[in-house]
Amino acid sequence: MALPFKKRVMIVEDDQEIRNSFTLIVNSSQKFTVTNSYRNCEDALHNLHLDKPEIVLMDIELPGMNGIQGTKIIKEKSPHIDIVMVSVYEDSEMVFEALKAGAAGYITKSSNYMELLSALEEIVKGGAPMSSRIGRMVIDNFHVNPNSPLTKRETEILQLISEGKTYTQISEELFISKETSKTHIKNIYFKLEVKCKSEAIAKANLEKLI
Amino acid sequence: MALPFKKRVMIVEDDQEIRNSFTLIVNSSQKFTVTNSYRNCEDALHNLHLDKPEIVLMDIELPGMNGIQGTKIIKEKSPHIDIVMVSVYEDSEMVFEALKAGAAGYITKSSNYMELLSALEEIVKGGAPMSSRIGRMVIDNFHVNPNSPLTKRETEILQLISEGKTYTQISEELFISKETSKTHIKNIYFKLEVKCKSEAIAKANLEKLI
DNA sequence: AATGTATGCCGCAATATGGGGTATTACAAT
DNA sequence: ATTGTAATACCCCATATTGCGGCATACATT
Repeated sequence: MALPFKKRVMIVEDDQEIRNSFTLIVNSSQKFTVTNSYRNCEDALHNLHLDKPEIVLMDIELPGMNGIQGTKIIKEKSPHIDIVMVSVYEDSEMVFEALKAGAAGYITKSSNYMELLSALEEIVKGGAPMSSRIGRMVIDNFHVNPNSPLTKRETEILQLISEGKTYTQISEELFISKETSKTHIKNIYFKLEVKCKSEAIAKANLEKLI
Repeated sequence: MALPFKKRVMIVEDDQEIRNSFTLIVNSSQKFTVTNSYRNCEDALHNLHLDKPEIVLMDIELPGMNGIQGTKIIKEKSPHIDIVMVSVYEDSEMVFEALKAGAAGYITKSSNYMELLSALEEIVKGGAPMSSRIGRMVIDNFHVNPNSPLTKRETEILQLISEGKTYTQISEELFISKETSKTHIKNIYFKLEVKCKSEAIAKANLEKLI
């Protein structure tokens, strides 16, 4: 197929070997070209408007500003740029922080030739390249505990509590009396062994009850 | 490589043609075998303990109980079974409901031979097979608005409000006076044009401020 | 000099909260 | 027939929270 323009890729990575290797791999493709590579976020951000990348390959561990902070700033300035995080770590805290910051994908540094290029192609298709482990980590984050001790109605009410609703608002929303809301909430507190809203929400999130 | 046992796959799908076609594809692989296929959840659930599948391919639109309800019940009984949803629809409401119910992957009925088998292989690897669109949908769900009108401190406090914390609890957690919490919250309400906690949380979720 | 941010305080009236009870209805399971 | 669970509703009570108004200081950035 005819490709009028190659997609422009910027690389931010402090390890020179990896930087060169990634540059070679990306440039080897007919569909992508590396505009520039930088050893830190500060330099990359400074040249963002000159390089005009469509895609950024961003390391997380960097001297100075880290890749997560950098991602936030890039997405603030140029929301259309797709950022793929590159890290040695696959721990959930880091992954979720990166995704919240605006990353569209997350691959590991062990990625080979094929994996790197297919991640870029996946981005162009509008997808979200991730390793198997990270994909499952992200999906698991959605799963709700199928063995909740709460009844359907209690779960419904706990949901509304987590939305910051008061007894009155809950009763209006569910067409029940204020006293009934209170009864349900008392039962929720008893079952969850908590004694206030914030503890109930914390437990609900921890055990994925909602 | 030697494969002592093929992975057992159960299919739940009301369209006979698709059911047969999926069965043929799965059985064509050396790594998988279809234990049984059913036209509805009720029958599938009834035979779950006999078929003992490791993987279930579950249609969403089904006569009687739908695939999302069915997924909940299977995960309740057998949390170790991996369920891949199969649907013609890619709308976000449906996808997120399926994931909450416990699905480990989500593919579309238009999936061909290769896509179906690679989804199963992805599952076995511990991954989460998804179409490009759905992968991005899921990732987008994590993204936080980089152009929030709130300051860092205000965002921090809004986060605590969403956790159900009171003024007092917030002030204790942030080592500030109760009055300062109140001032911050007043400013948050002004910026978000709301007048109570629940409205603030709703707006925060809507505009992904936290 | 002006702006934005984070901090703090006062007062006030209305509402919410969490604790303790008790009770009725309905429906499913045994 | 009985037991249990779920959902509904009411009472009392003391305390805490909420949202509103206004005001003020300190600090850093622009």
